[in-house]
Amino acid sequence: MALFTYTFVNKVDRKGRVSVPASFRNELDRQSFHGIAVYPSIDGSKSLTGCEEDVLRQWSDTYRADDPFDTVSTRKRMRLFSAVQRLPLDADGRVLLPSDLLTHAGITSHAAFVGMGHEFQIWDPATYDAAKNAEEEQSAELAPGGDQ
Amino acid sequence: MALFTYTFVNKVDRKGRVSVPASFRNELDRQSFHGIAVYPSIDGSKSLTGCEEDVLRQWSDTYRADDPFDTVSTRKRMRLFSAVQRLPLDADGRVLLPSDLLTHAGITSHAAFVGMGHEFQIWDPATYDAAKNAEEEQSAELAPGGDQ
DNA sequence: TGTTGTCCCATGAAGTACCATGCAATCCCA
DNA sequence: TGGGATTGCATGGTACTTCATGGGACAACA
Repeated sequence: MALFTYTFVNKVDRKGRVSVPASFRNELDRQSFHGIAVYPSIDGSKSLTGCEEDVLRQWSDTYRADDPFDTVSTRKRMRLFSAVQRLPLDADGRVLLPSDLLTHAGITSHAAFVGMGHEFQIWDPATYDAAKNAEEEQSAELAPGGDQ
Repeated sequence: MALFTYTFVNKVDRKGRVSVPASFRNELDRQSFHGIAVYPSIDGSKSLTGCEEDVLRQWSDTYRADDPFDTVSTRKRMRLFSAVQRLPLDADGRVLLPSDLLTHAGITSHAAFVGMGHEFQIWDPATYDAAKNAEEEQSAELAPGGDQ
């Protein structure tokens, strides 16, 4: 199973192409589909989430066991799968990010690939920094005397 | 499971390369990936923490079972994996420390590898000495009559 | 025929592999 | 037990490969 770590910022060129970080690509080549699956992050952030196709298959299998009358499960599946795009890698390890995804994440000139374990996220670098800072402040508030 | 002990100070060369102490490397050879995983220490100190890659994989496997709609799990994964860099060892047992990690720890010419049991830390030697002294003073306060 | 996406090649920079040196600890044999 | 030989390790440099990035050619499509 792929393991994505670290954060890489790559440039988006005039055509909308971005290099997927080499270390991410190395994690991908074990699978059959030569590319990544990308969709707007479900946590509501202005970011995209990417993963191997296999991860989606696994989730799909999990949901299959659910009661067909379970409306929550149905809505989750719609939310999760309806916007997933499979992006093939070109010979140089780049993907072409479709404009709707670029717009969703507010990505223009650069894209930050953020390792999240079995999946990764793609952010506009400035948006990412802001989100990270907000997150840290929140953590600090939760543990005001926090020595550990 | 690896056991890292003792403290070694090695030189960082012009390219940012450092020899991982031989005794640490011996602890690593049992695992599949020939390298180490390094990230800014979570305790907030100006240091890096290193461990075996297998530890990361275990964490990742644990999180993979979580519901993709679980935002707490997602935030934890970002916090944990986004800053972890996996560094392969070269044939001579060295790693190339990325510049952002060097900056975080204030490492310039030398790096102190500090054994911490199942993981280790990497410090700038001067910063480490200062932190250790401060720590000892604090310990003395905590245990005024302290023989242990 | 213009537009959009795919493929292929060129380039500079960064990362990696490989080889050489010198020091220090260890081993071995007399 | 002493001294030479050998090995392991940290360190330095160089050559080669990989990677990110840019641009142009070609095909598909409207």
